[in-house]
Amino acid sequence: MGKCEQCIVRQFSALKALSKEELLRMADCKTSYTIKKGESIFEEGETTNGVFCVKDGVCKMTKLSANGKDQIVKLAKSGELLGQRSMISDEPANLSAVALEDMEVCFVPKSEIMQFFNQNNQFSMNMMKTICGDLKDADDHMVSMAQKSVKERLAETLLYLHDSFGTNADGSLRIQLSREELAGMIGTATESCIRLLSEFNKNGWVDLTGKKITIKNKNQLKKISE
Amino acid sequence: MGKCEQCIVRQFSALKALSKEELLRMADCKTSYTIKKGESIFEEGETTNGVFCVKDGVCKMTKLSANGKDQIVKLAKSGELLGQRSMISDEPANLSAVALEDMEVCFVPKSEIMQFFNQNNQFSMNMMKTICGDLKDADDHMVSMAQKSVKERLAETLLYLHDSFGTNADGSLRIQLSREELAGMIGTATESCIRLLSEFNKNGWVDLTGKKITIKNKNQLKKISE
DNA sequence: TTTAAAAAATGATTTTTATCATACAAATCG
DNA sequence: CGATTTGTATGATAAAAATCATTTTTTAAA
Repeated sequence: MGKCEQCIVRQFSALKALSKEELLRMADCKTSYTIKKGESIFEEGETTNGVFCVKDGVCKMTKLSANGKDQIVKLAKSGELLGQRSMISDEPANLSAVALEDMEVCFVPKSEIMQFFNQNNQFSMNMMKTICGDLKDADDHMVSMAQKSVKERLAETLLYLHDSFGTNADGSLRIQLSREELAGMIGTATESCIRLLSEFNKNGWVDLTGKKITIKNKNQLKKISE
Repeated sequence: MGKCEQCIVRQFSALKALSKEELLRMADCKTSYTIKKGESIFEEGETTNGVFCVKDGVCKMTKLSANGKDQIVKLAKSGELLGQRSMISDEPANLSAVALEDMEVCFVPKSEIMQFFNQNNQFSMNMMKTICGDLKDADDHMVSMAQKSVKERLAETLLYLHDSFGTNADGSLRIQLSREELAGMIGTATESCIRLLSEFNKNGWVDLTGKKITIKNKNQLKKISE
């Protein structure tokens, strides 16, 4: 069983404030899971009673809208914690977490986290800052949805995927999303997403090879996204 | 100078966890302001270095989008705290706060709030819960923007205004927003907003008398908003 | 009170986006 | 391996929404 001490999640999340003893205690009560691509870590409406540490892999956080489409609210990668919000609010999960690639996650029960809260001020502060960051992102994202065109949002999203998740050796976006998922991030119909990708391709701004998307003209995409 | 102890903000915000002594200390270092309708409490990009307690009145929290339109991200009413997020993140304000009616607000400096954080665990927890609530609202709002039509969003927004801010004696919505502001909440062009309001009016779902909007058929609006 | 300015309303038109239909490609399965 | 399913692509069309123009109403100011 891992010791948490060297875990990537410790370096990038609120957990960095934990002491050695606290880490050992956490290592003791955590549960490790392997999640296969396409499987869910938790579903909207579920009571999780703890947080999940993403050790490896990327997942989408989605919400089912009234019209039956899955909106991707955010992507979470290794180093992040999932389910903090609902744990703190004492509510069922507002979003589902579904693996976009094979993942390694650990579950830490709420009781444990709550102890850290009470003992370790820096830990609380760190978690608060993370959630505040999420709130800012959500507000900004909301304004994009409300004010930008689908084309602008596609350009913006491609740049985000590039900058946040990087590229493969051949320069293509590392994160592999289906067209439907990409449309779900942008908030549009799958066909519209495909059509605009084709247009970007024809303009030479991106290259489409199979499922792979390669950004060819970052500046142009920046200009488009405003 | 007010004592904070009886203040409405204390009943509805994280401040309810403060002890008598803490409240006295806060009363001592706070500054009270009267804000006229249309004036701003703070602007996007400004460093506020504290939080504002809304004693009376309602304000809009807006973000200027790239196309020059003000998107209203949320409305804040008496009892709420403003500027918590940027204070905790140690960042400039992400949103502007502009009074929709005459307001009474108090400013409490960051140093004071931070002391409460370190001393009073319940206070931290309360504030965290508030921010978590905001995050959930923002995520839900984002999904609405991405997946719902303008008509659905208008119906939803009218119901929200009704349920959250109530009505005047004559049944009209208490909150007075210009058509431009309403459009800014929904995320649409002012003309589209006006056109749909007219349509709702013709259908008998709302009544328009001057600036006043009265909801006539709540169920129908609920059905429209899905 | 009259006038000027701002806000609201409506029409005409264009642009954007969704939807439906179908074709094609690629992955999956027996 | 071929057959079937799933994902991607594209065309045609309809619906939704933005934009521009103009009129009417309301508000504020002189």
